[in-house]
Amino acid sequence: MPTLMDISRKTGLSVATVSNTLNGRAGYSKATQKLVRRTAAELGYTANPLARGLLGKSTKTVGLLWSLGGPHLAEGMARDIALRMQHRGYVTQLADSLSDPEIVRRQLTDYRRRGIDAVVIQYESGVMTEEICRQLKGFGAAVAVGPVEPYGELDWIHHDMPNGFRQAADHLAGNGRCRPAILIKTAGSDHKIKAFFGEFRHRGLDVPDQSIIDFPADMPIRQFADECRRLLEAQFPSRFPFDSLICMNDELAAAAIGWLRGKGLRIPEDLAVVGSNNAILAESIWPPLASIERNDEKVAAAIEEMIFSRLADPELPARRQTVAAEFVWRQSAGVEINE
Amino acid sequence: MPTLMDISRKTGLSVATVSNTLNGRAGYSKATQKLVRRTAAELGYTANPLARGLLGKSTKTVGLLWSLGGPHLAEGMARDIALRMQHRGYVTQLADSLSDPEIVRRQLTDYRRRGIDAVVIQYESGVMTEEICRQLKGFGAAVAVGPVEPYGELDWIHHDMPNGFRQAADHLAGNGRCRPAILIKTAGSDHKIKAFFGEFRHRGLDVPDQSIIDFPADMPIRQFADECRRLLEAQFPSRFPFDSLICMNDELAAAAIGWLRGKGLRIPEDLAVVGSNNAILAESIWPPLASIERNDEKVAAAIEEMIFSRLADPELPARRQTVAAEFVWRQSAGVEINE
DNA sequence: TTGAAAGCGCTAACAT
DNA sequence: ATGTTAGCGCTTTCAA
Repeated sequence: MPTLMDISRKTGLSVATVSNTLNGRAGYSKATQKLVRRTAAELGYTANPLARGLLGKSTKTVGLLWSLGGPHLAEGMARDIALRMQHRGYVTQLADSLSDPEIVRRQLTDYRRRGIDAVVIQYESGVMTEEICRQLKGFGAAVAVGPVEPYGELDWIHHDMPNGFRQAADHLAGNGRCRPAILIKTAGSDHKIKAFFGEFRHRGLDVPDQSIIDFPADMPIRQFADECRRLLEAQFPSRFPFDSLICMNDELAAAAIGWLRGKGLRIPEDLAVVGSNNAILAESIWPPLASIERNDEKVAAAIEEMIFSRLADPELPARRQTVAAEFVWRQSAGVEINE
Repeated sequence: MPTLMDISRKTGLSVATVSNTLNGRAGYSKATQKLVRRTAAELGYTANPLARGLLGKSTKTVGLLWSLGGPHLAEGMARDIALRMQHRGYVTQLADSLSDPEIVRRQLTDYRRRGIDAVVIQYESGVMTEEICRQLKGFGAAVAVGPVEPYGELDWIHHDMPNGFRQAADHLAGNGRCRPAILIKTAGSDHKIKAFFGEFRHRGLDVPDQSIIDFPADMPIRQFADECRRLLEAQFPSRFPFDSLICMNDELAAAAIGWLRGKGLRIPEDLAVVGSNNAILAESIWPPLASIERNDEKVAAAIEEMIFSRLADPELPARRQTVAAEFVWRQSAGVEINE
């Protein structure tokens, strides 16, 4: 790997001169500038991020702290962001927060030591403690992606998943459904649950709290189907007492549909079902599965924009941007309603 | 962030002593060792990876060079590896190779400068040039994950996707199918294609090269369905001249099934269809979609094992490990065959 | 058993 | 317009 020293030797100039001109500092002759640039190019020189980091300068690195272990694999997200960063000459570090504040704290500390320029953290409700938010301010840029406003003045992408649940409820209620249920990992999902049931309650419908079917956390997604069947079988051996069901992801919804049809229920006549995350295959299952579109590409675009505008100007005030999830109608949700 | 200097000041010992004891170098008194360790713990000291990297020591970082942009979103893979690394105190850097040797070369150069300890590179056939393999040897550990043996002595995980295609062909032929087609992005897929058609040809069946339906590269996965319909409509306006079809992923297979059924074909009676990657929802579409299971968890486990054994002992000979993909029968592939 | 000093590649304050 | 020097946090001779 060529270093400044190599360029210095080859040009006869001092390392300082080389560094300075390469960083565009004023006060050097046109001739020197040319010479240095040319030599650098010839040698294929690029600054060593480790050395720069040690001096507290940019390492061209962003950290992605994601709840990858959650119900949704969020792979498209990581890929999308990594690609955008790559285009800008940045490298992306991936870590899974496992939705645990203590792990997040440690990861952030590690990121600090690694001289990371920016961090994007995705969270469900309950993980963003005040301390974590304080830590986040220590970075050149930090964007929080989640359902609830973080403490302090932080750039925030309000990923409004509850909006999708609200729209779904609106559709179902408009469809005449009055006994809704939700199949979800409850921890961290309160906003979604409230949004979903709230819409029914607004209309004067009584939604008992037993309408939440709690799905275990930390379950590998491959086992969702089995666990789903087990759960339903245990709780509703004879009769499924709801007329509509929303699930925390499409895989779970598909498994539920399979079990419920086996029990003789007709989808959507007897029971309307809605998934979440709008998997590509959702439209291919039978009946085609209504879902919640996360709009992850919009989130990724917003993340990129926020990070680089902040890095360019640290004085910017804290910003917020909303990306709302949307209900996507398909047959499993009952007849379509056009207003 | 606490530094060695801080410990040095607090204990009255020199930085060298602190560094040495912390690294377990012999020749220091039990008392000093205790003192240093305790103080380090109190202060919450951890070595600065940037400083260590500058000296050519471990930065506790591994780079993941993945063809994430490919047809398959690499669901789970990146996450699985990142998690394993995290458990070992390593950080994972993610980059997308876009299947382009030049991009790979540049990424690897950047990785070198960043003092990355290990790199895992996933490739299709055609990307692993000799130069890239040479570059890979410059790392503390490097594992290549792909269908063809890399040049030189490299740790290699032979991800045998063709095996799945072979098994699928075996099933289809045993099912009496004699006009197979493959719907795939041809670039880099030659091994899969050869494996699939080879199995039919072995049995004396004539498979013309027009049996390859070439799917465009660089298509966002969300547009697969539309593009698939467009492609089929253009090439087979009146009659689909095959009795079996395998697709490069399940999403494409589902889209194809949709279009073909619309044309009046019965699946699997008139046409057997097999997908690839075994998406969770594959079993929920109609008819349930046969697929190829990649066995990505096995790949991830093998990667972890190879990396850390090599880091522990650089003298190890080059190793190879095979993870074979497997055909997963479901109704879309025609009647099940039990041997 | 411990410490002083040099150096990894780079930047910045301060000469010249 | 250019160079000298100190120093970021750490490891590693080499001396004491």
